[in-house]
Amino acid sequence: MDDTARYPLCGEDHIDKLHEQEISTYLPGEDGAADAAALFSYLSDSTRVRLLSMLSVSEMCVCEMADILNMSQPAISHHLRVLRQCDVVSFRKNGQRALYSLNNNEAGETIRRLLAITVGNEDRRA
Amino acid sequence: MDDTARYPLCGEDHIDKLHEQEISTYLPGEDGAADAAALFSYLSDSTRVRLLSMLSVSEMCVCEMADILNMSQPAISHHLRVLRQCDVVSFRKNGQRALYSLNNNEAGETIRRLLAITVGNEDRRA
DNA sequence: CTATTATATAGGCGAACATTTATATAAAGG
DNA sequence: CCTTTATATAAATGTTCGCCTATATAATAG
Repeated sequence: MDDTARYPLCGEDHIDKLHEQEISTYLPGEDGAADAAALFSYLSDSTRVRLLSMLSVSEMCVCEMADILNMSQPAISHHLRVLRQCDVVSFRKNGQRALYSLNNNEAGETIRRLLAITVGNEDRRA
Repeated sequence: MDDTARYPLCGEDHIDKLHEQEISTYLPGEDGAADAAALFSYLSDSTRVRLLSMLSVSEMCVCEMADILNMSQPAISHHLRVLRQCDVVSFRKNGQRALYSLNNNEAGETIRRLLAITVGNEDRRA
């Protein structure tokens, strides 16, 4: 009848409320967790891991990335557009080419550090 | 007629082959990239970021996590099952409770480091 | 101009995913 | 036993996602 408590009320008097409070202190808020999750989602696909690893070394054009990864050009462009919209990568035009690079903003720097931890990509910027 | 080259052959003679070769040296292989992407995917959801942040501080039972995050118990159990199957978390039974904790294996340690970088979770293990 | 090359975008398809509702197991208490 | 509580699992749903094919834009060359 009372639908305010559809699920176990384990917290009511079973759980150490002090413990819960202490945990909550270190618990990231919804916004912080969402920001972090977004950052991780950029790297949650193996193609993007490889793309961003390459872009952390030097700027590259779309066709070269497609060539190296042996993937279709639209597939690469699709990933790059998403990463562009999230302000993770940028590009400059050089003739017909679009030269992409990993941004030097906070997102880009964090991604460099995350890659260094996982795929062991040291910072190799020229 | 020749379908071996459906996409631009930019790499054929336009691109600096030496550059491409140098990049390839630092490019993570498909397996390494997939492993890294899998790790990032564990953290690509804000609920899991919060769950794993809590579990990096101390072990907790399911109902307490559901209570703190204000989410349904099945939703929490679902995430924990996935993380369990990937060998990221484990649990021990204590009465009716299931006390989960972040594993001390390589995946768990890497996740601690990734969380430290993004949500600023220092290592607070007792 | 026309042709070619590099890139971007649109639409669609199939797979993966996060959550919910409902049900099942399991432990404890009365 | 029977009830309650803690947790797990299953089925269903709506959404997101990665890639494809096809087409559009843009730049260069001839």
